[in-house]
Amino acid sequence: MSSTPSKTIADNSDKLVTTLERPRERIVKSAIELFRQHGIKGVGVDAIAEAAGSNKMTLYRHFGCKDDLVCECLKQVSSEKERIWVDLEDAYPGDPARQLRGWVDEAAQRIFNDLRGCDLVNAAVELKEAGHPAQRVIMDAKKAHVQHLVELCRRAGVQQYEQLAQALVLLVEGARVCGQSIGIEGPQQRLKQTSEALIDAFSKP
Amino acid sequence: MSSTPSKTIADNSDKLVTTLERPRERIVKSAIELFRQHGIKGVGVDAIAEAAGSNKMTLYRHFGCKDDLVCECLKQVSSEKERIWVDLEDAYPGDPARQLRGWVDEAAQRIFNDLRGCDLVNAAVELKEAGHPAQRVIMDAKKAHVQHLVELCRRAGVQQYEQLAQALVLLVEGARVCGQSIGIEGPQQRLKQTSEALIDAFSKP
DNA sequence: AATGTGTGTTACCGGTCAGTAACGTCCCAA
DNA sequence: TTGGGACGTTACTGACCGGTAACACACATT
Repeated sequence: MSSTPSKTIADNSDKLVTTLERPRERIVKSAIELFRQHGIKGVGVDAIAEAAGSNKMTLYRHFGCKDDLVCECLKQVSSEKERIWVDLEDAYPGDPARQLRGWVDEAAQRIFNDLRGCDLVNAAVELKEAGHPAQRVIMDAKKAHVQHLVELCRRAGVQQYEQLAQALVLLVEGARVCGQSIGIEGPQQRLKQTSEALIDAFSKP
Repeated sequence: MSSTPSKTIADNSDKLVTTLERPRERIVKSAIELFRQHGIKGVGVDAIAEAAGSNKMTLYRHFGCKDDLVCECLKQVSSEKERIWVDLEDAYPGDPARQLRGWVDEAAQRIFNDLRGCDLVNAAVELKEAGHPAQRVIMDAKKAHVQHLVELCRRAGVQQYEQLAQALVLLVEGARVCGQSIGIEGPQQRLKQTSEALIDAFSKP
């Protein structure tokens, strides 16, 4: 396309991703980003391949069909989300009560920095055709995340740990979705305040 | 298509809607139902017109483009949702505290009877292209609904009525979206319990 | 030098979709 | 009876999309 000063490293100045990674990783990364911007049904495989500095054939050599690519993206998003548990342990080692507060902080932070909501929930909304392979990926990931939070609440010494964890999940998911539909000035402004009051109420007795 | 026993009333045994209404109303009703089932981008105008027992030309005579039809559907969905306020006043006249509990009950009821989530939120997730006309419809409707709940909390004698209303919105929206992504056995099971505890906590002092 | 793997390029297929044109039909009102 | 407005039918366009075929190229290993 343009001049190629280096021989083996292709020109990628106009692409979203670095060519240092292999096409497969670049395709997944580009797909995640484009799905975030335009929704899954709003992006074609051609656009994904081009954004990745690759092409449709290579995409289809790695992923049998678009749905497989979607599943792979969701799995990657999910595993990135799961990193928060080790990050919290690193930030507040051996202090699960503080980690719980940290989880809320992190969620609130993300919600205010990005009003596009949760990738998994957005995919679930879009892919509601019965039996879509992504649905299992989404459900498994969400259940695992909830279970991790339940466990954290238990380790934090909360007696009704399951109730608290599920209530916090409702607040956070609700805040994300309010940011998406109402915009920046919505009820999600109260997320931190309400969550911390809830944690206090469950931690006291 | 089949035999026509009546002359002026067309055969509609295989259609979703009665022919007693005019095509415009039938199209909107069918579109709302199909959008609920398959998402907005997952339904073509041909399918909508056919489900309404009409045709694409008539659809385009009433709605200039698909986006206009989408906006009309969302407005109708929104105005149907707003009916809850008069229903609550009818059910518990002059008792805003009881109406507030009724609002939670109604929300929980709907969430467990239908896991497809809120039409407005689902549309916001799908239509994230900048400047889509539906976005304003969604935002206005959601803001109005929140404002009504804030007012109800105030009339119920809650001192921090805005905080309570916004917290309840987070819980309800979160429950809806959890039902959609996780399925029937999710944190939304705790919606009523958590909401009522929250109402109690805000009502006591 | 030969080979095989991964990748890029071009072209194509069948299907679907939003939107339009032209014409025909029915019914109601004047 | 005669319009006229609302509605139905068919056919079409241009664009896009998911997916495939065939061929060419680069590079690393042997």
